[in-house]
Amino acid sequence: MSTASSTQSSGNPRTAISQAFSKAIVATLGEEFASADPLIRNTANPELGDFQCNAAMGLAKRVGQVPRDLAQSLIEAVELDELAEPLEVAGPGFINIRLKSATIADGLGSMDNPQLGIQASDDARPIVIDLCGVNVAKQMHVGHLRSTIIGDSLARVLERTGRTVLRENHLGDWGLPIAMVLFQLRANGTDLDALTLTELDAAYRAGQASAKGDARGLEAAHARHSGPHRIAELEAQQSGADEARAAAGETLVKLQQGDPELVRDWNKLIDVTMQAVYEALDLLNVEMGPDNNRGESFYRDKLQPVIDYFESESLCREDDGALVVDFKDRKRPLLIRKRDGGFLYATSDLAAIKHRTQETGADRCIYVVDARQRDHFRDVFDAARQASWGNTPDGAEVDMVHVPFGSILGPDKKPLKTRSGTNLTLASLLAEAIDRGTQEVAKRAENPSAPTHDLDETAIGAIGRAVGIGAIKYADLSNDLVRDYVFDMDRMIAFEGDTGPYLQYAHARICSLLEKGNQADLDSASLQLAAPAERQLALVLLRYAEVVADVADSLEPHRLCGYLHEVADSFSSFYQACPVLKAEDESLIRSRLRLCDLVRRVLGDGLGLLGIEAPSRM
RNA sequence: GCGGGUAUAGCUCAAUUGGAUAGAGCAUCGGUCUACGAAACCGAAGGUUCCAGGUUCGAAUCCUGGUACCCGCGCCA
Repeated sequence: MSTASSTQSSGNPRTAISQAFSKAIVATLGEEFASADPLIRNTANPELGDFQCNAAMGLAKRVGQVPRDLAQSLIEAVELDELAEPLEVAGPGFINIRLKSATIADGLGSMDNPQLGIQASDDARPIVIDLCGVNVAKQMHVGHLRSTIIGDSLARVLERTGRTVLRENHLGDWGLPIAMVLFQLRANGTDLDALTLTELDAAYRAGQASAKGDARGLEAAHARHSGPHRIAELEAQQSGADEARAAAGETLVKLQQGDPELVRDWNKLIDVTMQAVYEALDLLNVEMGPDNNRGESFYRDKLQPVIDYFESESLCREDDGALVVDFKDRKRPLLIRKRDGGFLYATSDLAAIKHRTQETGADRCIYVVDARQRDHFRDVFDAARQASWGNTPDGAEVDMVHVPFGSILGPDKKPLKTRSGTNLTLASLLAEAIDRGTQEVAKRAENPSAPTHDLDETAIGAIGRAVGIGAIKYADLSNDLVRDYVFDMDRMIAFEGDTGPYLQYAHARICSLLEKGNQADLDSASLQLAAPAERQLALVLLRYAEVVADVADSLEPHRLCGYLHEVADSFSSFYQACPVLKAEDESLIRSRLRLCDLVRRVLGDGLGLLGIEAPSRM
């Protein structure tokens, strides 16, 4: 695809400006500057212009000219007369660019299509996103919340840019922990057909507590200055561990051998767990189901081949009975097989990377996992590259990226707990959010003039759910992911400020405005952008495709949040300053309705990329 | 001890990746509705960008050295 066509269909004049300045730079300074970045930026202050070229300062330095003089030369060489007003040099050598209104209107027209100007990628390779990561026999907790909604949003953004995305729920459904629960439940004679997730979760904890003691580990932890958390954890696990572990080990062996009774019971545990997971995913409006499950059990036959390969290629060595992979730039190696011959989660992650890059041919593997696992992923990625899995079979370099996110904290700035001190389940958190959202929507529906007044309880409930869940999601996605944040439902659900509900509200207002306007064939209306507020709004809209592409690249959803807030903000200002249905004449009414329609679609589409619903009334 | 992360307005956070006067939202103060949805808008006030050096036309951003808090550190996942 040519750049010219991309300019046309994204609507953003920035690419055209960029090309014009590249040409001007070559014309002024010579062919050797053909690759120089013209540094075209959006201008922060509208009084200065719409775009600016920042290239003159840096280039002047290189060629020994006065920056302002070079800027002036560029202005004389650049061909932008058709798109922009006469250019001006400012400050140390900035070039300010103000577009003609017709240019902006043309741009809006170009993005007025179902894709809203977003280019479809022609890369047919899939992208794998590892998200959610629930464990069989455990309740979902708030840690899963972040992985799931961040991963889902990134998947939606990448899909929006035309890529095929494989969402992979790397279930913890295999290995010693599961064997422990199985053993525990069978020893207790629990009726697995009547098993609830709460009981299962309790059995899991009991199993862990009784079997995880590790005297050597504790010794090592002290010797290696491990953190207090780790030491306390290990100390609590001392007694009776060996017998419990031996029993679980036997269970695991039988399960691995395919003992029919055990396999049947194992499947029951998975069913009980996943039923709750699917309910949560459904409430969260996350696009995942059984098809996305590819857990540790899937890789159980692929672990030994990984070890064999590392050994045959001399990529690992034995150390104190264990098998480790070394790295050039750091001391600590990665353990891929235990002294007792058992595998670790690094082994399973390596098998998964091999599968994802070599079998499915993904050229991007994204892991949406807690920031505390940074070191682990650095190790695993480096080991995978040493194993030559850093390229797809057809030769493309694989981008392996860990998207680390911070913790959700309680009001005491410590990991979120319930009032009684137990871990907060995701289910209870979602229930609270939906409850609060519904309350807020219902409260406003009591007003006889509210557009929601005539809705029944079911409809109010659906909107309330969208608002409550949207509030949580927006709060989670709107900050830099690596930061911890304090969970504060009052602030998230607030209908004022930089929140999900604020964006949903802006969207809903436009929906009713368009409904009242009741105009057909709006895409034939000619756009008039005389008022400063509507001009400003239009400029913001033109950036949509650029922002989506940026998020697809940076994997930082908060940039999309910030942008959508800017859209809603610009719309509100426009709406205050410019009458739409009461504009002077019919053509202006239609022009403004068309502008509103574009805002509605950008907001709706953008919220959709965040996994947030946009009701037409609220 | 080693490694990583974070530090910006009273509070919660941005800052187009080195660009112009560091921006939003809460909270505070002052204005806008017999309503194109006030869940909104307009305005005011609020800053030694943790500290000290350095790099350059230009630094919240890059480099060096510190401080504070959080996290991680082989046979758990």
